[in-house]
Amino acid sequence: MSPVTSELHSMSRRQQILTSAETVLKDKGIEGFTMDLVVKHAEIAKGTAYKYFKSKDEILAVISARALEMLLHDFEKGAAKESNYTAKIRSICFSAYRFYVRHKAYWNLISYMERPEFEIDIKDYIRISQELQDFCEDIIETGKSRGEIRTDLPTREGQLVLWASCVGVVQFLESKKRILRNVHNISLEGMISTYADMITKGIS
Amino acid sequence: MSPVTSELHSMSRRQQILTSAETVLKDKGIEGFTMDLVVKHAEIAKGTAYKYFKSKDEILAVISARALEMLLHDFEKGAAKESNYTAKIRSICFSAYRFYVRHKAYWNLISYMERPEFEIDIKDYIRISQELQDFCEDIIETGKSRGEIRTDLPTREGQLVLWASCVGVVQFLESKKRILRNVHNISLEGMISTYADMITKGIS
Amino acid sequence: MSPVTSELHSMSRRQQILTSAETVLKDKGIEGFTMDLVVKHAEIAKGTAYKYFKSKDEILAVISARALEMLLHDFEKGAAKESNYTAKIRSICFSAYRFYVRHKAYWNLISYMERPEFEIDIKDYIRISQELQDFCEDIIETGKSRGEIRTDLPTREGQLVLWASCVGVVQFLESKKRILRNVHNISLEGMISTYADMITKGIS
Amino acid sequence: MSPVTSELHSMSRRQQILTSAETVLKDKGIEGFTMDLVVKHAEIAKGTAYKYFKSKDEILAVISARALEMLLHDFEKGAAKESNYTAKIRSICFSAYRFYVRHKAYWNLISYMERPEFEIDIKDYIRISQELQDFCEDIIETGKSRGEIRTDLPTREGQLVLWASCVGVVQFLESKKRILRNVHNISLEGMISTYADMITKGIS
DNA sequence: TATGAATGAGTGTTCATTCAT
DNA sequence: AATGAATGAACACTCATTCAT
Repeated sequence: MSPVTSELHSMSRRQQILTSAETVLKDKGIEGFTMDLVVKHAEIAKGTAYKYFKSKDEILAVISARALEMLLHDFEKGAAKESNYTAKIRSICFSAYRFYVRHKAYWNLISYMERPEFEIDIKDYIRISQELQDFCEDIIETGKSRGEIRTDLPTREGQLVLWASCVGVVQFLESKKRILRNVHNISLEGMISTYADMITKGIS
Repeated sequence: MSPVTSELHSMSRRQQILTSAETVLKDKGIEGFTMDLVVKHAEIAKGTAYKYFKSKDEILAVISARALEMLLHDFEKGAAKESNYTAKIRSICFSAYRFYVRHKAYWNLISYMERPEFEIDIKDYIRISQELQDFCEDIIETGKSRGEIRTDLPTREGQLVLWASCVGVVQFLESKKRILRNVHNISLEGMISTYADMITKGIS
Repeated sequence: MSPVTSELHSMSRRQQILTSAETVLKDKGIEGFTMDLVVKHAEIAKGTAYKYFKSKDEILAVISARALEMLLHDFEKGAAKESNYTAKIRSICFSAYRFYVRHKAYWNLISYMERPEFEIDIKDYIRISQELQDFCEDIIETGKSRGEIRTDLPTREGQLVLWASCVGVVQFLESKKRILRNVHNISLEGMISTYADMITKGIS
Repeated sequence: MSPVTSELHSMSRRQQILTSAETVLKDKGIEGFTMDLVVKHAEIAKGTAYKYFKSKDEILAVISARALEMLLHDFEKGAAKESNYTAKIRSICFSAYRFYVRHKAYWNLISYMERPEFEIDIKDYIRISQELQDFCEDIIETGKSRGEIRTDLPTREGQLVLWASCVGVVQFLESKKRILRNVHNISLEGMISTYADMITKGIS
């Protein structure tokens, strides 16, 4: 086998394991995420998984970085469609909502990674997190300079609040979905829309 | 022993177990919450705990309802201090923040309850959740009638967004604390303040 | 069940586990000593063993202290039979030999416990070890005062060398038994006798 | 490739593996000795190692024979420096001590080989062990004929006791190091000196 | 009603060995 | 001859739950 083929195989094994891991994470949540389930789903031996990842936590760290990358990509794609800067921010709220409805499990993954015992290098995660923040900061700054966003909003804090509230609200709504349905016929989409209005009005 | 006395005993046993469970949850977090620790703290036998609660998860479900009750109480106390309605809402944001900083374990409790395997009926939780919503709805409605809150804000959705974003933002900030510290010297209090400004401006 | 009965039961469970552990240690050696084998031999569940001992290492620590206690007992019994002090020392050499022929596995147990990772409190072990040394020191001191042992022998070092060489020689012989048999018809008893002669002549 | 060349290659591959194995053993100890580390250090594939040695245990058996060879070499070099025969024996005691202080991993190797499951033929080990014994026997015999060693000492047993006690005492002292330090300020060098005195006086 | 000893399926992780290429 | 990806049985340890007393 040539080195190239071998590397390809190696990459596809990693992919295969990651894909299985993501499936398990989605199906069982972070609490139910076990290596046993991952290797069972990937139809490989336990040892094989540990050849490609040195621990369960490493797998989760990789997944979380990938998740953040996908989120950033969604933000960019959504914002690019709008020319108006408050509309861009509104679009970010919706992107966050849609992303996390599709990938709920990533939330708890983040809390899991925040445990003090979590030892894995999360450099990638931090880097992408930074890119995400830069992206939002940029929108706010430009929005301010164009007079679309009020200038007394501190850019950095505003950007973080934007980001935090987007994903925070979504997470909370997701986790309350069951209750919301029992209480009233609340549409999550409608709620996000109200939320986006409040935020955009709050910064205009 | 009369049925009444017996029922009283029964209730106090339940209380005793719940109090111990809350202590354990606060001390050890959701990860370290075990029935062994609960019965050890309550100074009762393992079997006794299972006479009053059919599973560990039932105990946690009850605790989560009690947590919500405490949160509502904090909301009420904080809002009562303000006469202005947007100020009341601002106060709710801060109450949520302070509550969850003091009782972090409840956050993870919520994620824990979100596991797909979690089977327990959470009727109490739903009921108190409803009270909380009524409380917020009331503030918005009255705020609107007094002209302090813009009338095109849909009450129900607005109220839920308020609630969701308060706790959602806090949770998100909490889970990002490490990264925030690495990136900039961001004070969580300052962020909550910016957030409260955005929300109150967004609804005025 | 009365507390007394319960405590008796509790003790016998501990005993049962320790007895099984000693059997496994003798059969499989320290390298092959696993909790799986212990509980299988004791015909109990894994969790039961961990109710009585907090770790595998704790079991081994207890066993090693018991072993040392038995050794001291053998030393005392053997030495008591002799009135002459060099004969007492000769008897110690033989006691050590016989003890370790019967309980080979304890040797490696000691090395195992000496690993830097070994975290269990070995207070009992150290205490009995001290008693053993006091016992030997006493014999040498009295032997010196009676003119049976040469006075230029430093008591403390002499005592330790005596102890160390007794058990050390036996351990080495044991581990070389296979080779010794293949090379010549060497009787281990004869070797110990020669050894005891050398030691007693060396200190007289 | 001629069979001779091939055999040479074969030999050097074996050597290469053994050298790597010895390095790993010294660096990581018997507990950390893994085939993964050996082949990584040797920069060969896993399968290759298994072409030249049928198991990990075979490698360790060969290493133990080589260790014995080094020990014999040390004995010879040390004894050659002395003309007096009791001094030669004293020198052997010290050589043994120094060897095992420098190469502690070999001790545990010996216990490892003593596991009941250890199945490998140790012919080489036995052969070198024999050479070592012949060397010591020779010293005692010549010492006796020169009147430096008492003639009632049985040569073969005496020689084995000498050898066994040297390494046995060292091993015992090593394993008790921690306790010795806790009890008194005992220097290992001082103890070996006392021991050597006892032995040489015991045979003179 | 209360007990608490016992259970055993499950956790993440390791590593000697194999075998198709 | 040489490779190295894959294996899977072990390992120490946990903890929610049960049930005979």
